[in-house]
Amino acid sequence: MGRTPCCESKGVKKGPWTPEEDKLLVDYVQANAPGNWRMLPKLAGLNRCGKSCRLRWTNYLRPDIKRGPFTPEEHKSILQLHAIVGNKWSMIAAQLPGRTDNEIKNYWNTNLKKQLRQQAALNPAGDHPGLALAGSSSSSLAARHTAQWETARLEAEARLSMLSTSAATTSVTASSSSSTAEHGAADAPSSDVFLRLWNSEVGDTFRRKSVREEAAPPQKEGGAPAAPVLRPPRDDYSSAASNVTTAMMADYHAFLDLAAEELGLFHGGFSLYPPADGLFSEFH
DNA sequence: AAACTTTCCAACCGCCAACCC
DNA sequence: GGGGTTGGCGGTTGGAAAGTT
Repeated sequence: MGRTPCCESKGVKKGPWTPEEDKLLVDYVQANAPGNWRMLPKLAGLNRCGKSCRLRWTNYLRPDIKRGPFTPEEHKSILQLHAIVGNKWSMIAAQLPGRTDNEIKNYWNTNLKKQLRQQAALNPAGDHPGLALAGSSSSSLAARHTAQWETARLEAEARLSMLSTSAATTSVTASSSSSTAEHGAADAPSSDVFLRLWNSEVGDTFRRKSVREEAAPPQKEGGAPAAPVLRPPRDDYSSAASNVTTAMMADYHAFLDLAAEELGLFHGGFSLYPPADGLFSEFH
């Protein structure tokens, strides 16, 4: 199917937003929910592409956006979540209220990715963590544990894919999936930790709640809050962040804690969490 | 102080999937 | 069910700011 441009390119302004443009956009969105972003620029009196307006609002002007440096807790969450879900920035952002996917992506690309590169340069052979532990910096520990999680995640994904294929032929029921995972765990190699975690009760709880959050039908008209609220998008993890329940966060943290425990077992006591002092002194 | 390099991040781009008619 | 439209997402870029020589 043919793809239409997001806006008429002729005469549409690009580049940095001026305070006047910001004010026009904020005023409009606060007075009316944006609704149709394509029509918004015209209605708001902006000479901008609708897409640009949406981006400006979601990444910068939204009132619930939290600015400033990332906290150690946020840093830790990003590392863990990236190891689990990869470059799903919106998904990661959904777990960090007030942070946008763009911000997290930038943070990853500027700080964390750089660390991984440096670590790779210092340690090209990818030796065992325990061997390099002595004398290594806490930041390299962080880089290494991220790399380990990433590797484990990819392997688990591959296994999950294979399992799902075989499951199709053996008609594994949902209720037996956890026992299947447990059985597999008994003789599984260490890299199956993600598979085990994902199929564990904690992982299942987290997974189901995540799906429920995503699948929740957008609140359309009726009962619109007084505060300016964007029409909930179809698949907006970032917006869903504000709706994440305490219970879900507890499950989520339980999931990560379990993951931390599991990983510790497999790497000779290698800590998932490097000492915060040394680690964050390099970032901020 | 000037020139150059690096870092940071706002903004853009193109793809894709959900939605709507 | 199919095609067009819209919004969301991840990758990338460009320029300002900060740092270094």
